[in-house]
This record gives sequence, C-alpha cells and structure tokens, in this order.
Amino acid sequence: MDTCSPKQVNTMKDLTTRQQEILTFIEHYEWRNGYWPSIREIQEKFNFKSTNAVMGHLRALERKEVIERIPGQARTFRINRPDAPEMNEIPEDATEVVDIPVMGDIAAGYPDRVEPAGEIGRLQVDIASAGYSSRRRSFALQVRGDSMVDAEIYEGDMVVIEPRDPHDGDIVAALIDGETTLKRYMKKGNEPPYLKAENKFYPELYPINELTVQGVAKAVVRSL
Amino acid sequence: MDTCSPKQVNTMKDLTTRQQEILTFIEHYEWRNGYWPSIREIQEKFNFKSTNAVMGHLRALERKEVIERIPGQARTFRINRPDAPEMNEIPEDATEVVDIPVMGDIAAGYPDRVEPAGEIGRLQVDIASAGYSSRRRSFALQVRGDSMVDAEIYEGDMVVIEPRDPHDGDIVAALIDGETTLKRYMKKGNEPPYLKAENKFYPELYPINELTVQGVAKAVVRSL
DNA sequence: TGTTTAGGTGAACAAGTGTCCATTGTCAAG
DNA sequence: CTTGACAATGGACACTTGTTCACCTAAACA
Repeated sequence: MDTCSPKQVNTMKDLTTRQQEILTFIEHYEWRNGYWPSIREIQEKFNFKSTNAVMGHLRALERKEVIERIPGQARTFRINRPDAPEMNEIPEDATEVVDIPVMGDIAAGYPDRVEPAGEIGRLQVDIASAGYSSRRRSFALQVRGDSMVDAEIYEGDMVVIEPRDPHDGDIVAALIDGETTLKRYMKKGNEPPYLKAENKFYPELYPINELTVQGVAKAVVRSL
Repeated sequence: MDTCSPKQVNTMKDLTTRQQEILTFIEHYEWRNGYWPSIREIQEKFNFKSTNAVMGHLRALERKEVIERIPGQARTFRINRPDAPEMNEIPEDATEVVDIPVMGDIAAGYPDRVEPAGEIGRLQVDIASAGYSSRRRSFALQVRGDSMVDAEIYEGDMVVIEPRDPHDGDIVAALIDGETTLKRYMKKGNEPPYLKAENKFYPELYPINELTVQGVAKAVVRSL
C-alpha cells in the first residue's frame, strides 16, 4: 500500500518518517513479543546515543495522539489506531474477527474484577464493522436503563466497549450508583469533565472521578 | 507427583486456587489494559503485604510452565494457553457463530442473485446475541434512508437479514422502487398483508407482492 | 536574520520494579 | 513426628526504566 513515494506521504496523520519508523517498531515489537519495548530498547534499535532521542519522538507521537503512555510506568504503551475504517470502506481482509466476552453482571464492579465465568455470552464482531481498534481489551455490555435513548441506544442493546480514556463527545460506560450505564462524556477545554445522560428526563450532569469511566462505546448490537 | 486428590479440581493443569486467581488477574489485566501488570500491582490487588508473596506464585506458575517471564525485565509476561484459541477462530464454549456477507449494493436485485464479489464486507454475529435462528443464506445490509427511525433503526446501521417468510410485526428488508429499505410487515387475519414504514413522515402503506420481501431483520449492528 | 521545528548527544536522577534473604505458619502425606 | 509443598510477611538491594536539564545541528520559515 505505502510505496516509497517521493513526497512525504505518511501512513497516518502527519507523522514524520522517523516517527512512523518508531511507531512501527513499537507495534512490531509488541506483536512479536507480547509486551511493549522499553525506551532503551527502542534506543538500541535505532542506534541512538541517548534515550532522549527516543523521548522526543514519543512525546511527538503523544502530542499527535497516536500513542498513549502511562507516565513513569515501564513498558506501558497504548496505540490509537485510527485505522478503524468507515462503514463503507471495509478492507478486503475484513474477515478478521474479534471474540468479545459479554460481561453481563458487571454492575457490581469493574471489568477486571469480573470472573471470566461471569460472562453471559460472547459476541463476535469483525474489526471493521465494529470500529474495532485494538484487538484485545474490549468487551460487550448489555444496556440496562434508558439513559441513552436520545442517542438511539436502548435497553437490551449490546454495546461493544473498549477500555480507554474518553475524549469529549464519546459515549462511555460509566459506573454510577453501582450500576454500569451509558453516558456521554463531555470535556470542554480545561474545565473538569462531566457525564451527561442522553435522556431529557434524566439529570444532565453526573459526578465523575477516575474510576467512573470504564471504557468507550464503539458499536451497538441489537437483536430484533 | 500427581496427588490424585478427589477434590481440588482445578481449571487447568494442577494450579492452586490462589495460583489460578493470580493467573486470571494477570490475563484480565493485560486484556483490559493492553500491557502486563507489575509485581507490585498484583501485590496490591491481592492485598499482599509483601511482593515476595507474588514472587512465590509467579515462580510456581513458571515451574508449571503456565507462564513465562523475562528475568529482570518489567511487565514482560507470556502466557502459555494450551487452550488458547487462535485470534480468528472461535472457542468451543462460544455460541454458534455465523459469518454474514454484507451486501452493500443490493438495491438492484435479490440477495441470492448477488455475486459474492458484491460484498462490501463481512459481519460476524453469534447466534445468541443476534437472535439468529437459521444459518443459511443470511446476510447483512447497511441501512439507507430513514424509513425505520420510529423503530430505532437509523441510517448507517447494519441489519442482519434472514431470508424467510415474514410474520405479522416482523421488520423486513423490502424492495421498493428498486431500493432495499426496511419496513414493518403487517398481516391481520385474512386481510392482505401490507408494509408500513416506521416513520411518521412516510406513507403508511406500500404495495406488496411475492418478490417484495427479501427477508426478516434479526439484529442491528451500529458503529459509534 | 532571528525563530521555530525536527532530530539528536550526554549525563544524571529518581521512581518503578524484579529479586533475594530470613522467618512464620498451615496442612496433608509419609 | 518429620518432611515438604503452599502461603505469606518484612525488609533490603540493585537493576531497569522513565524523566529531565543543558546543549547541539540542520532545515524551514517569515
């Protein structure tokens, strides 16, 4: 796909060739090893004399929102792949399928406290059709409550959730009053974020803390 | 070696309950976060007062060849799952899964006359979650138009269609004016059946003949 | 000509993190 | 009773690793 065109045509966004190389290495490393590289491993791969060379590129990638990192913690990358194709442009290899556990009884806790046996089923959605970006981590929830009817999500729907930090406008799975419900995540500028129900009969605002948001909704599946 | 105790039946191999818990946590953590936990994060999760409690269990898991680790390196796990399903294949405990072609340009003809090459993608939904009843010949459609907004089905949604005779109240894929749209199939008693758009701005009734109805909608999938 | 941006060097620090030692306790098997 | 596997405490050490500060080069830009 990406042939070496003379122009500075980057695969995604406005990544520099170097930045793209770094990103590719990180992705490949994880693919091969199952865990992420350390800064110094990246340094070594590119024969940098200083770890700060790597740091600079990572900072750039973070600024361009291509990757996410947990400050101070080793080997913790997250890659934001905007390669989730639009509905109409499903690639040829779209048969790639992800197996998603349906966490039915999630209300009492967080996903990582839910026993695997707690699944009420499994949902299989191919990457393209569900807007899947990372093949791990995601799970599905069955919607309880009517807090999102104004966003056309109804009780009983299955929502594919990808655990990641939300951005303004995302629909998120939020733990409120011990129950996981869907809310719209709103964050304007430097103001504190808040959650908003898409139902005119619900209170507009909800309190939010670090533990509230469990993930971002990527797709809806409804049985008729 | 093998102490054939009558009880203590562990999920896999001969893992202790505690070891199984640790393993499960590690797997869950990675599945949720995309990277592996540190020793101290495991310690914290289980309220151990010492990291060495974790070390003991990890050593045991390594000895039993359930996990692998790279000595001295942070957050580098490998999990040997003898039952690990391939990325694309469906685990045994999953409900039956159907592979559905997404027929994008279906308006001009009937589903069974459409070439497989006409697919714009594939959708994989398991039977339970999509209310799938028959695995034959089903296909998916991307909704164009707003004829079903009052039934909470919107433009861009993917609808799983099962070709069969409709019953009263079913949502059907109907060929009207050379385009496939969704309509509600109505048949009361001995009266002739008719189709009804679930949009108050559309005409209520549509003509119907044998060839009009292409199938019955079984599920909706929507990307967010 | 000064300024910005990308890319990089070098060195040092501090927090994150894996590892190890010595000890305690429980419980089932021999 | 002894032995060994399992479980856990407590503290300490040293390597791994992310981070930062100061400084450099080159190209692009206005």
